Order: sequence, then C-alpha cells, then structure tokens
Amino acid sequence: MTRKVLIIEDDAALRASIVQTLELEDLEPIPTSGFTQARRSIRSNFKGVILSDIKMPDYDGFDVLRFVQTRDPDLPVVLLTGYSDVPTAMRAIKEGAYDYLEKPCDPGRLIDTLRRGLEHRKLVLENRAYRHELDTRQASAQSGTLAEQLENSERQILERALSDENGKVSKAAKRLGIPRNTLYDRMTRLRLVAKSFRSGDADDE
Amino acid sequence: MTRKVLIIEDDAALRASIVQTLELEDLEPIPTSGFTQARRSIRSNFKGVILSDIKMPDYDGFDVLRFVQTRDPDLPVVLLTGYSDVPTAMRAIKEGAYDYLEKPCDPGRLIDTLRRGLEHRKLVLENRAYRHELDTRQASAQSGTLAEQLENSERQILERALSDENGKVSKAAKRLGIPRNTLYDRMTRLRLVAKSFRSGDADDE
DNA sequence: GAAGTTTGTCCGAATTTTCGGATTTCCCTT
DNA sequence: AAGGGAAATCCGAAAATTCGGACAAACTTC
Repeated sequence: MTRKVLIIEDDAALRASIVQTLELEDLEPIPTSGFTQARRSIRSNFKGVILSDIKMPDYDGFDVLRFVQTRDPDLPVVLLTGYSDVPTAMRAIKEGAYDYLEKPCDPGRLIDTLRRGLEHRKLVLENRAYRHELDTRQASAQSGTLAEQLENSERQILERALSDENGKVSKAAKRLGIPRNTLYDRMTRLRLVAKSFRSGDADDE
Repeated sequence: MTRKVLIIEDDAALRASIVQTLELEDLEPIPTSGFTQARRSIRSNFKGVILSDIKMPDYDGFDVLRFVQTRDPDLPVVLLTGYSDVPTAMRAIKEGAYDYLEKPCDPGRLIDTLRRGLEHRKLVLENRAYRHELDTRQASAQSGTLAEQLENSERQILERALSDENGKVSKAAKRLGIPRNTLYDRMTRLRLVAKSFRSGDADDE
C-alpha cells in the first residue's frame, strides 16, 4: 500500500539510520542522496511521502518542495530542519511542506509524522480515484440517441451479468430472467459475443 | 467548512489563550472545560477535530480518546501532554490519537498540527461521501430481471430528456432521435404519461 | 376569435424481437 | 474413449415494437 518514504538526505550516516528506523516500522524507505537522484521518483501518482533534509549542497529542501508542488501539490513533504530553527520551519510550512522535524529527531516522532503523511497521501489518492470514477461514470451515459444510450445501458447490464456468472451464458440468462436464446440474440446485436472464455482465444486488441 | 476545534481543557486561562490563538488563525474553537460538557459534540459527522488536555480531574485525555473512537475512529484527537512526557505521548499515539503536543506549546506548532488534523478530517469525510454516493448509485441499478434493469435505465433516460427539454414531448423526441409517436408509446409503456392536462382520465390499476 | 401549433391518443401495416426447438461442436468428467 | 452438459448457431412462427398518418382538444399568437 502507501508506505513508501522517499528520503533525500546527503549525510550517508543519517540516511542509513533513517532507513533502518523505517524498516523496523515496516515502512518502505527509498534512500537518495540528493534532489537529482530523487527527482525521477517524484510523480503525481507516487504512493508515499517525501522526507527531505533542508540543508544540502546543491539543491536544498525548498527546491525539493517547490519541485514537488509542480508535480503534485498534495504530495506530502516532511522537512528536516536544524535544531530549533523555528523561522525556517515556519517558512517551510508556509511554502506547503506537510510537516517538519528538528534534526536530532526522536525516532518515534519521525515515524508518527511519516505515518500521518502516508495516511494523508492515501486519502488524497483514494479521493482522486473516487472522483475520477464518479465523473467518468456519468459522462459515459449522458447524451446521444435514445438507441445509443439504451445500448450502453444494455451493454453494461449484460456485461455485468456475464462477468458475475463467470462467462456462463446460460446461467447469466437465467439470472436475467430471459431464455438463453434471447440472450444470444441480444449479445449478437451488441456484438458482445462471449466466445472469449471458451477455446483459448487470445484477445485481440 | 471543516475548521471546528473542540477544545477540552480544564484550565480556564489556557483555554482562553487557545481560543484566542485559533480565532486569530480563522479557526472555529468550541471551548469546553471537560469531557462531560464536550461529550455531546462528539459525533461521527463532526466536522472538525478535538484538542484535549490529558491531565484532567474527572476524565482524562485517554477517556476522551476512547470515547471518540466509539463514535468515530477517524475523528482526529490531538492531546496535550505535560512537558517532555514522552512515554505518555507514545501511548497516546498507540491508542489512536492523531498527534500530541507538549504542554507549553508553541502557537505555530499548535496551529500546524490542528490544520493537519482538520485536513485529515476533511479528506475522511469527503471520502465517505464519495463512497456512499458511489455504492448507492450502483445499488439502485443492480439486480433484477433484464427487463427491470432495462426499464430503469430507459425511465432515467426518458425522464432526463423530458426534463432537459422542459416537458416538451416533441422536442424531447427530436433530441432522442425517435419519432414523437414512438416516444409516446414508450412513455405509455413505462407509465410516464403526463396526460394530466387532458380530460380527466381515471387510471385503472 | 381565428389561424397556426402542439399535445395526447388511436390505428394498422411494416419491421424487429422473442423464444422454443433442433443441431453441431466443445469441454469436462469418468 | 464415451457420455453428459453446456456453448454457439440456425429456423420460423408468435408477439411486440416502431412509426407514419389522422384527429380532436388545448395552447399560442396576432
């Protein structure tokens, strides 16, 4: 599920330590040493969160943050700030970081924070999926000729009956309350012929 | 939207201070002095989060937490722990608290934490709404005879066409690509007839 | 209030759809 | 390999649906 943590941290020792902490908690660390290396993992469908150091040689945490926002503003970024560097932390949040942690950080706190981020990510992704599902579903059955619309509905109904009955035509027919022959007729009309399940037909596409 | 914060804090001074902090940040504090008072606000559709002190005379934060879970396990509870009381904090998280804050807490941190909680709550609620929408929608058009299912679809299609065309039958027919008469036939079959205007036909049934 | 539309209904012939029966080809079990 | 059963097709008569035409009642509009 969503438990990837993309780690961006130049200090190899700290990185290793974080990796270990996460693994113990059954998370899935993806360690990288800098923005350049991490960059290609940062996508709008990334199923996890990002944990980045702020102070780094080439690109700093804010660069990461900005880049992430261009890819997906809802991808949580947790930043590691220096000890009690409150102003920077505030700025990080303002710029859209999900949270921040002070550098010599308590493992418990780290895990909690990441867990929250992951949960957030999971919810965002689920939400998108639902939304997508919903509006494709109604877009499909909207306008057009009565015949067309009806045909769509019928196709859906038949397809579901068929698949529910695992391709067994006669079972499906029974379930739909029509004789087998009629179902064949309708399938033919809709060009839904289901010979797919029988003789090892490779689907053409 | 979701920006209510149910505050459970027995110390009046601290409570007032929190209220003020939240108001400045455009959140909507609901101050209470203890569990008993807060209890009735805690419902599964509460559009906000809970901020509770842990140490309180009658019921402590964990009591609140447990109660909240019975009402809605996805209602974020942020607990206020004493200074550097790490074990208690850990326990809080383990028991399902959303987050915790150490008592003399930085206003910025407080706000950030609550904001995250509120965001989480918002997502959970949206998610539920979507899920509900989605499965009621398909539950309606699920089982039954082919004839029944098809009839439902047709009824929906016709009803929409009619209402889109503001009840004008001939316009609707044109839009659906069928002759007026056919539309009448189908409407009759589905008993969608709007013969209300003509001579008082008494339906037999 | 008269002419022009639109609505709600009815007909009936042409067309489509349904569905039982029959047949052949497969798949699965024994 | 044989038998049982389902899949996939073909037929054709019975039933249902479509759709143009027709009509009276109800509405607009001028």
